[in-house]
Amino acid sequence: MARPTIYDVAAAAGVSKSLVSLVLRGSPRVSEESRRAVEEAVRRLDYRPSRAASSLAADRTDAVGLLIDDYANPWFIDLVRGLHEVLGPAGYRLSVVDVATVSPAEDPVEGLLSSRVDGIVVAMDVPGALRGPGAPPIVVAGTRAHIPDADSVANDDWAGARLAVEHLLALGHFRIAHLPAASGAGTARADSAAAVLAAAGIPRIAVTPSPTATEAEGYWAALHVLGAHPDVTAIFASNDAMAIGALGAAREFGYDVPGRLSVVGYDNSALARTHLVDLTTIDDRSAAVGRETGRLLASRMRGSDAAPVHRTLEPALIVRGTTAPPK
Amino acid sequence: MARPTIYDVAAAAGVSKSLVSLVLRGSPRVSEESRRAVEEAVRRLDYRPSRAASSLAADRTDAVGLLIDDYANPWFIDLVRGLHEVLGPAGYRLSVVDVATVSPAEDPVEGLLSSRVDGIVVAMDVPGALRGPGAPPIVVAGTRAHIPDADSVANDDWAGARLAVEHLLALGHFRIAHLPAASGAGTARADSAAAVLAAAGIPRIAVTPSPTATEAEGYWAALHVLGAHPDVTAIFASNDAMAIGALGAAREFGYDVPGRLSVVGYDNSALARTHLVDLTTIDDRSAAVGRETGRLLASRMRGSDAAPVHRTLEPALIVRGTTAPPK
DNA sequence: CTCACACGGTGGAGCGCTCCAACACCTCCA
DNA sequence: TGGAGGTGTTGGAGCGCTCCACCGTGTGAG
Repeated sequence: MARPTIYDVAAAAGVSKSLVSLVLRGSPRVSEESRRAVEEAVRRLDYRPSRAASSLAADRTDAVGLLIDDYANPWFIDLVRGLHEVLGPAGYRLSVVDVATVSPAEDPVEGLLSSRVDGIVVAMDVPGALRGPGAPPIVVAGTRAHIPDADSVANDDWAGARLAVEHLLALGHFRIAHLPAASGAGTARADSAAAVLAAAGIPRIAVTPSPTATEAEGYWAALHVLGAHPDVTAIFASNDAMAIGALGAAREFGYDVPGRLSVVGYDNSALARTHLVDLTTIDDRSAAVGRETGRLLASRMRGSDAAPVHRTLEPALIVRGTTAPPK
Repeated sequence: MARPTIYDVAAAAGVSKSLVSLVLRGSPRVSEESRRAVEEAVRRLDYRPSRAASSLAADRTDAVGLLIDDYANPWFIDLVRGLHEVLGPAGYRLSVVDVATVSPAEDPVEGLLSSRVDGIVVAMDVPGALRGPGAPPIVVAGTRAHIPDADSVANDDWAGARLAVEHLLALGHFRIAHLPAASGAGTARADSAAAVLAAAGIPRIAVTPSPTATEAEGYWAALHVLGAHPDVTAIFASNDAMAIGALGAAREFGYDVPGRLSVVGYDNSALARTHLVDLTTIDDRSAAVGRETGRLLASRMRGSDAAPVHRTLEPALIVRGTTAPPK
């Protein structure tokens, strides 16, 4: 049997297709009787409205696209939760696009634009131009992927890195290495860490920024640092994944953590929270960033054309088991 | 300026809208000259075809929906890669739906059906009925769901659990506990482990199955087991997350791993592969499951109506640093 | 008693595409 | 020299909805 349309439902309920449409969209100006008849028909026919038809007709998709770089990078999970918390009740669906999972030929941004989402959240260094006629409002979440005229919400990486380094300094460390990442956020964290270290009169240890900021890269970077600088007693990694790599390297060296080596991460990811890892880290407020991003985007989608807003949330130090005073 | 339509492109290129459509869909029966003119106009106008309009007209979305339970559960990542590897070149987009991120009121399955995806991959315990007129072909990936008449692809959990337990037995362990999970796959693994243990004449240690199979639950279960049975020398956890919880518990007890306690996981997740965790585990062939699922689904979408296929892939033991002979 | 106005409901136009039948035009061979 | 067949292109119908203008009642005020 063919898939039922709104006309089939109308016929089955003995009303017009327009009335069915009103019921489906929850209009208040429908009699209780008609509503029941339509709902009953919908159920009986197993009818599901066609999203394509409705968004074509309404010129609206009720969907928000979220652009992330890789599902494997779990920092986006709390972001998603925060976004959903705000956007869900506002009537929007969330459509996550993982750039790593899009055909390399196909531009992910192009895809979002083609699907006519009502708004876009960018949570990565964006490649193509998000411009063009009829492009929806955009809010940048997290990294400083700078899009002209777009709102942005992020934790203050500069302050976060300062918290991390000051924690280490307060514990009494004076040989401290930073494991930098080559992203926008990574650069801010590295610059801030360098500034705080320099202000404390602590000699700089140069480490090549890791392009992908993964566990493997953190491992190699830490191996290198620990090999070249046996006097290092503390490492501040650009994110939790790299910190876990550093923990692996410490293990390789037979270094006790936190006895011989202290390690601080950044993100307060689910991994950092496990009993095994129990990582001292900086909470980048992902969920709060998501909520604020959702609020800003919702207001833009409602038509606000105020000047671009750039909001910054205060990160927090989370002390766990990987930091202690040096011997 | 208004968003350009196919008519604007046609006018700008001096051809008909039909020709533009042919060019957009890469038809071979278009002259080089026309193609160039259309592509030039597309570029100049910054035109992007409307997905809604095209799928409405074509009665086809070129999209496949993937239903997972939670982004935070990273076992699906390799699955996605495998699926994408096969489905991408076949011309399908992948649309991941995380049930945890859908408004509780809204049925995620309903959403997929409304969006008229051409195929569905189910990688979770499915709630609603995926039936109804015009429902697309469905393939179940993993052992979590059983949908009548749907194809399925999964690793052989029974064989995998056997591999894990036999590895422990071969090392000489005879006090072995299993940390079960309450999912479909979890039950299979638990039953198999119990059977192998029983055949080896090893007394059973009863542990309550964990409902969500997370790190936290693995931690608590292991804490309980280790407390109640001080003679246990090996733990086989239902998945890597729980194994990492168990590792955390071992640390709490001051047990050296693998000296005092051996731990085996299941999934060979990215976490297990880190230098810090370095977990002995069972590779559940997620990427291969994804590829095979993609192949089956593609053939169904091409119209195959052969009898339901149930494919099983052989898991593999990956020995790393968390297992050793008992003292 | 009449008029205005809610209230609940309706048909038609149109959203931006795809697909199909049809159509010029050209080439080639009988 | 005429028709068959191929190549490139075209307009029209229609996909399943939403939105808008409009319409018929019933009700209360003047």
